[in-house]
Amino acid sequence: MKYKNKNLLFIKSTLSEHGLSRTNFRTELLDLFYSSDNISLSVDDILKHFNNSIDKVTVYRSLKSFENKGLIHIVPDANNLKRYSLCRENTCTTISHDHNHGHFICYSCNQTFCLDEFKVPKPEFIKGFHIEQLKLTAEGYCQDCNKN
Amino acid sequence: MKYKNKNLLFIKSTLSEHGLSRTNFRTELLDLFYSSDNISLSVDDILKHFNNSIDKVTVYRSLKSFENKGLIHIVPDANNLKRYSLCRENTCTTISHDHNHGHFICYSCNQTFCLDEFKVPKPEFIKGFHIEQLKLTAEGYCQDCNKN
DNA sequence: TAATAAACGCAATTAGGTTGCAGTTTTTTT
DNA sequence: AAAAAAACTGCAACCTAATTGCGTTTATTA
Repeated sequence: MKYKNKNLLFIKSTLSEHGLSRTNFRTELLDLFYSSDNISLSVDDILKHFNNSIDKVTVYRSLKSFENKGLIHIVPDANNLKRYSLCRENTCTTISHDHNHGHFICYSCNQTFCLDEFKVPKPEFIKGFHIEQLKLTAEGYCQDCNKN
Repeated sequence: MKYKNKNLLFIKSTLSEHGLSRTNFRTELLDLFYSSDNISLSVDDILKHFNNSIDKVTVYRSLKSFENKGLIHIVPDANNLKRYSLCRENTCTTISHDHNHGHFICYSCNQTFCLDEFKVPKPEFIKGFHIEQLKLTAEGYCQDCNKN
């Protein structure tokens, strides 16, 4: 996973703007999200990145806070487990994460990518079902894993 | 959950055709799937239907076998938990369950429904990702839960 | 119907995730 | 800048979904 430090002042003010405390861990965690090339992270990825120096409960709670404040959103992996991805569009708010863009899951590396440009118009109703949200998940092999 | 017995001879020969033993439980389980009005079932639903007279391990293993043999497929619920749905199309085989039709998940009752008629053309590639399967999940309120 | 294979049930275990609570750090108030 | 309030952290314990091992039972095959 590519990782390069971002401007920490920007990270810290982003935390404040979203009503989150600027603790060491949360600063580094948000930095990790901003620096991970639009790639999603699992709790396990995060624990490993911090060499298990941080408690998993703290990770879970931080992710929940980030999500509540509209900083990140959940994306599923191929086994329906949770991964977390930075909200880059203006569609994510404190109230809802409306991602009618698609996500791509790689069968091989199990990484999830956002497909911002792949959208499907959301119908209001299908067969009597009132549709609030439409999720699109494509599965296959990513560029890197394709070359084997 | 609506349930009405199907022709048990049909059920039993379906089991045999798919290389599965015609045990009492598996016969009744497959019957339940065929008789449940195209609605998905959770392990819990199944255990309750059998009044907990059957071991959950047996349920899990039966579902895994049914899935491997192309009889049922997994559909996610709103909490990313697994539900199981009968394969009605000819797209499900031992090798793959190609469901490019959508699924609908009700926020209220958490039931999952197949939306056979709602399909999106699957592109071969998006942004360098080789797409093998496209999954569509719509979320909202079903007919029954809408009336409240 | 004997031999083989598939399925079953129980107990124990794994994995992802959550809760409660005491202690620490950050932010706000004065 | 000190005190008070709020937010965050870490540990232990817990919960639920799901899996594994293994001995026994049931079904299929020869």
